Amino acid sequence: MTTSDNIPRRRPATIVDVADRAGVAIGTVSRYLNGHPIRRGNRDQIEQAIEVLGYRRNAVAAAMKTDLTNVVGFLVPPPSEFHTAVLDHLSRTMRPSGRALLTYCHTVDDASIVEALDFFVGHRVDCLIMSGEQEAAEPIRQLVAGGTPVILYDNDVRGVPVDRVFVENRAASFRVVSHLIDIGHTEIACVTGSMHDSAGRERYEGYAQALKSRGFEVDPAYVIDGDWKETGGYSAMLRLVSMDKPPTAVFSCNYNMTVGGLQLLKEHGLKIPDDLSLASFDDVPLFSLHEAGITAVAQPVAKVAETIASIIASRMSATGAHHEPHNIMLNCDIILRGSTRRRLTPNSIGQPDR
Amino acid sequence: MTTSDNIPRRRPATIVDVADRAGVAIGTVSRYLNGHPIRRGNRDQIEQAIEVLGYRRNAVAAAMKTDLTNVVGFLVPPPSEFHTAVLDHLSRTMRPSGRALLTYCHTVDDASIVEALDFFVGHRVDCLIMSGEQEAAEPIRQLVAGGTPVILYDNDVRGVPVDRVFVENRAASFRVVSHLIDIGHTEIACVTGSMHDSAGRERYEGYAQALKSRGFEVDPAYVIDGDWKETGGYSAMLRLVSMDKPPTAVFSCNYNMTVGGLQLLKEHGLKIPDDLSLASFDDVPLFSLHEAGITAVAQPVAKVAETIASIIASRMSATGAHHEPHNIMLNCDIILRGSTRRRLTPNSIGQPDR
DNA sequence: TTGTACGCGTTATCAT
DNA sequence: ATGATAACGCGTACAA
Repeated sequence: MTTSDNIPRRRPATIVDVADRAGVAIGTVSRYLNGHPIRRGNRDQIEQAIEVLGYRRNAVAAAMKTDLTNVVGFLVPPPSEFHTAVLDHLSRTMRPSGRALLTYCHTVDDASIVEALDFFVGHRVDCLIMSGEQEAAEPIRQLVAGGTPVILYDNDVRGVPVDRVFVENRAASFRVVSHLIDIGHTEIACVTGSMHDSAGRERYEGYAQALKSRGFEVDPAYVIDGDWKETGGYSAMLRLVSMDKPPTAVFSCNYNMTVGGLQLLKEHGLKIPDDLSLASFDDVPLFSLHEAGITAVAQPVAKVAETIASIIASRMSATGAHHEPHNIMLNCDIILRGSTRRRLTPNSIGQPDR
Repeated sequence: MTTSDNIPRRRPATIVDVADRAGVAIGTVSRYLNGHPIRRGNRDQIEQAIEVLGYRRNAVAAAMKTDLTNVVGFLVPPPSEFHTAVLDHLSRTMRPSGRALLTYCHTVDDASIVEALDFFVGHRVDCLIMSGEQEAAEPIRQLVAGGTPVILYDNDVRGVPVDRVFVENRAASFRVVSHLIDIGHTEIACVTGSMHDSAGRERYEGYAQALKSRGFEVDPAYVIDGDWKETGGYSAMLRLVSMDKPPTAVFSCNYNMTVGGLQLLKEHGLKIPDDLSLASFDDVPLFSLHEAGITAVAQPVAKVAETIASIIASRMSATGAHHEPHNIMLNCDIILRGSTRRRLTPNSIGQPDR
């Protein structure tokens, strides 16, 4: 029975081993590792020792001293095209900075969010990126008070002193619904996200404002909550097409609900844009390949990620740490495709288009 | 100038603070935190102290003692539907275990992979999940030798003693191409992923075997490397439709390339399945909503994630640590949709379908 | 059951 | 520029 018995991982070389082998003090090695000037001869010895020993700096131990982990927390809500895309861009964008994302998924319940926040606090992440949830306001406040910068994107939380990176939900929705009006639609429905979320409210408000600004009323029957989900979009669309007077156009407030809506339309043999015009928040490559092409609001995902990354860089620097909160609003593109078409005159419905 | 001047983060309460306030020794608090039996009165004191002080166990310091970070490394290749989906499922699946994913993105060059591996070693991840790259064989070997379990998915690396979770690339490709043959196609092209990757080779081999098993030769002109990328799929499809004798069916080896191919077909006004049958590796919701529906091989993403998670759980347990490598191969579903249709007889090409 | 004291690997503060 | 040494917060033998 040797000494290495049931030692799960071979003990990696430490800075002490390197110092011993190089014949210098550990302080010297530490300084070398952190880029301080080192006498030529010592430097060579150290580099050689590191090479031979296969030494790698222990980031955990370093973090304990410096209170810097180089780990950024990323709290992910239930799956969605947008959040996944942001995660993807973020981890790429942050790579050069030597930081990485610690990804944690929460479910909808707020107990799960508190648990996630505790996890991040415990792991001493340098800062935290999350899509807001109003219920999390108090835990977030505590996090910030404890010195952890928080960056909110996608969805806002009122009354917390944090950085914010959002897109112009209201204005973009206004523009795309205005487009529907421009091409003759007046019976325009809205499949909304949760009104509980700022993004859900704002996209609805853009829709409502577009109608009102053109002198139309919002018909409550045309506003259906799809709860951001594919199933919600599906049943919302079912209700819409089953109405005595179905809308001639639909604005769907996110990708998932649009997919659900398209699903129902397909099952019912309804054609876009012949039977219905459709516009969606969120754009994906396949929307351009859809038979007609789906008109969509493209969120600037890459720009969101870059902005977040640069805020992090700023907060991690000595000068930017106490800067007042950033409050950034990014523009969206409206991509017009074939799914939105000039409304047929009422008495031409059901007849060929030309 | 107060003492709190330029102290970036308020010092969080430590186990010592808790012990002091509760009037017990730190050992007692530590034992309480780790679920050992504690005398009733002390327990109450401790819980109260924790509550008042807002104490959170410092996972960094704990990791230093236990050599357990509860952080799992996840090395992500350039963007792809599949990898993103795995990441998504993984982080969800792992949540109950109290572990989270540290996500790091590499670019294609292998220097970037070494750098990533160093990063994970430095951060002392409990284990590492990655899609293999043959170039990374030696660094991976060192990682494993150092005691860090590695789990490969999607793409294999020969000659490394690690756990493997793959899908039946060859068999699934064989089945879907056999389907194309069954419905009368003989001029079947393959837009392949990189032959440098095991997944790329295996999918191609499934294609080739299907042809051979039915007595057909593989026509090299019909095999085009799309390098996994959308642009690759686009130009591959361009070459195919430009041929004197274009194929009547195409098997596209991943999602990105299928999107590129569809893009080109749309631009050229070519219709599926009238002008071409198409089958794709990787399935996404929108494939079912495509005009015709895209026949696809659905990888069991959730199953992959669950399997990986359970292997991790096993490796982290005392008994499973020295278990011999897992080698798991998961089944795919072939989803038949409208994009694959019985081949028209040669002399009916270009004429109306009925 | 509880208290004490040491060590994990690194950085930072001293002198030198 | 370098060497010695004290922390950082926690877990855990060991003694009580």
